[in-house]
Amino acid sequence: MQIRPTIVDIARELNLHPSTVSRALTGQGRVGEATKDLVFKKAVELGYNCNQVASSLRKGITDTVGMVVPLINRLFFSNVISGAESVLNPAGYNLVVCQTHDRKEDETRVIRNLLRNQVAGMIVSHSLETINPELLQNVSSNGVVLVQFDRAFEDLPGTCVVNDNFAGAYAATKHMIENGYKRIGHLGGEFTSNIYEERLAGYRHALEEAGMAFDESIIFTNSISRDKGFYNMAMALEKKCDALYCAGDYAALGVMEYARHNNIRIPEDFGVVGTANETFAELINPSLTSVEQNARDMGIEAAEAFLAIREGKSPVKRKIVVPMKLIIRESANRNR
Amino acid sequence: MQIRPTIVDIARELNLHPSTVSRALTGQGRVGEATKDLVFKKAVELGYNCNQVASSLRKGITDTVGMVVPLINRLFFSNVISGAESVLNPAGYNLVVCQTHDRKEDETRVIRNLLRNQVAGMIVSHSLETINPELLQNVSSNGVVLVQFDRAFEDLPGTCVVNDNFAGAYAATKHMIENGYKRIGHLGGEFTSNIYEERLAGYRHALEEAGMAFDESIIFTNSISRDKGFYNMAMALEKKCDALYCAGDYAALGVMEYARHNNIRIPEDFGVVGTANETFAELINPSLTSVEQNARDMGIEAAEAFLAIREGKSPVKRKIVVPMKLIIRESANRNR
DNA sequence: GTGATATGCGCAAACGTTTGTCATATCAAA
DNA sequence: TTTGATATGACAAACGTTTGCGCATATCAC
Repeated sequence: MQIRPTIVDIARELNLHPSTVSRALTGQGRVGEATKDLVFKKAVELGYNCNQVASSLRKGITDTVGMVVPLINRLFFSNVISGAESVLNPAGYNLVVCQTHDRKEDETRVIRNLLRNQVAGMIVSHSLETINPELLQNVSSNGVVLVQFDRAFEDLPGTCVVNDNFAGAYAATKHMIENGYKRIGHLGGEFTSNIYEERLAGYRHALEEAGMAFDESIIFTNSISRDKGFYNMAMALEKKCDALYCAGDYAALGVMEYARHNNIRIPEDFGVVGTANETFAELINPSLTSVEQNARDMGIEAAEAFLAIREGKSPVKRKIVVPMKLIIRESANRNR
Repeated sequence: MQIRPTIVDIARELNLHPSTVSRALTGQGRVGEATKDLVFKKAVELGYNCNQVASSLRKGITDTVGMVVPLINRLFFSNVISGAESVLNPAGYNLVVCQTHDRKEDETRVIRNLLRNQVAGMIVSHSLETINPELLQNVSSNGVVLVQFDRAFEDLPGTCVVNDNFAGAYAATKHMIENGYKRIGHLGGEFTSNIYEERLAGYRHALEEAGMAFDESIIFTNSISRDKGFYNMAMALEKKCDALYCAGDYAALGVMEYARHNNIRIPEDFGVVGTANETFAELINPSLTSVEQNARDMGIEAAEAFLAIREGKSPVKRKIVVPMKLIIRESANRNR
């Protein structure tokens, strides 16, 4: 187990004081050009690598950002993580990724752990179970930058990055109206989440704008899984629906499966639009029109918000709305 | 910006020495039960949270593991990350995730960064560009545990976790043989990677075992993308193939698209099997038979290997082979 | 040549924890 | 009463870096 060289070693070999070596390497403070060169040469010669832990302790802050998500391997979140990483890593920050498995208990544990590790900031999407994240109430007062995304509590301190769910759902519903569907139902999620509330509102707005009735009886909540989609497609047909806007692609997939099993043609007889633009949306047949979440952009926005706050270039409290984009494919397109 | 309490604060309030408080909180060393209680009470009262940075500096090692992958948001890798996290986080370790974008330059940068941060270990899958990861040659001698997975260099120190690519490809090819396909081609990857070499070998073994000719002219390397699959399907048909084993699902997807465009029935006229079992494999029509990589298991195995090495319970040098599983669906199944 | 300013670098303290050693107290055995 | 063992907790050094302070020396304007 060889020992790694420190600035003290460099200083000793050059008959300098460690502080001078530190100043030379970091570029903070006054050091002669000549000695700076000497230090750099010696650092390379010894294979010196700065000890970030010591540096962080002294500076009282690390170059680490905690990322808290329900599940790393859900496409949406892995896209957000990837986007955030691609901004933060080149900026000199490390991303510590933690998953909550949608459990409040885990969320509390990982957040406490991140605080112990003196992270410079946290980028958080809350677990489904979380109703009141009390731990986060005073992180800002400890100098930890908080950025929430997707599932966000707007009354917490810090910045939020959210999708324009209202506009996305509105565009999807409008697209179906324009394609001549007359009775459009909705498969939504649970209303404990701001996201699904907003999607319902966007859907409703599109209907009302077109002078179409908003009918509670064809709103199916808690219905974003594949099997719920399958089941509720049957229910929707009983209620004479000829289209469904789904708040998730897996629900839309269930809808399409039911249609295939019952020889209902999509999009001719029935229209369906999903949300999230999962990988499979373009691969299935017919391809699924879906509202893209721009997950990667959300990660990039969240990371940039963190950086801006850290550098004092941005107000701490802010709401960033990432647009959603309707990706038009076949599943609700019968205009031609 | 309120200041966080330290063990010194606790010590002062209780007229104890910081070292006693430390011992009480960590449970290392002898402390009276009575004072231990006092310390815990006071710690809660002040809202004390251990400063891991200081602790790490003193102990010379952190509780952080670096994870280096080409792309976080590729399903395979996000599954591995998720598996590793679910083992490491409960064990008290943090996972720092870095992506290399398949560039050697980025790989070098993130690894150096991890070393600066005194990580306890690294779990690495190399970038496509990496031929010789010299940086990793002596990490072990610095006490950093190295675990490689998937794309691994076996001559490096440390443990490797790899798929049984040979067996997976063998099973896939055998499945096609059993379904009566007579001239089975192969869409593979680049041979700079051990993975694709092994898959080709497994494919070849199945053929030869069945007394079928191995024909170089129907081996298409560097062909794991969707469009390469599409293109090489045309080539394979010219060479009178009636089936293809693809080293990636996206290539298989391209194959199926070409078939649909040219009214070739799958699996009746042509068989295809992919590798990776991407999400879409079961969702497309016909569904795609594919070799499952067990990515999550690989992450779990890698994390457990790290833990075992850290605790000295396992030899540093070891090779762990994770089985692959053939998921039989429709795309090469014409026995009934 | 004088005083003012700038430059280069050493000194020492500090960040918050851990840990080896040492002092004191307690208690049992001799 | 002495001796030795055991338990408790104090003390101080250490991890490697950063940074305010101050002291020389160099540079400059007048």
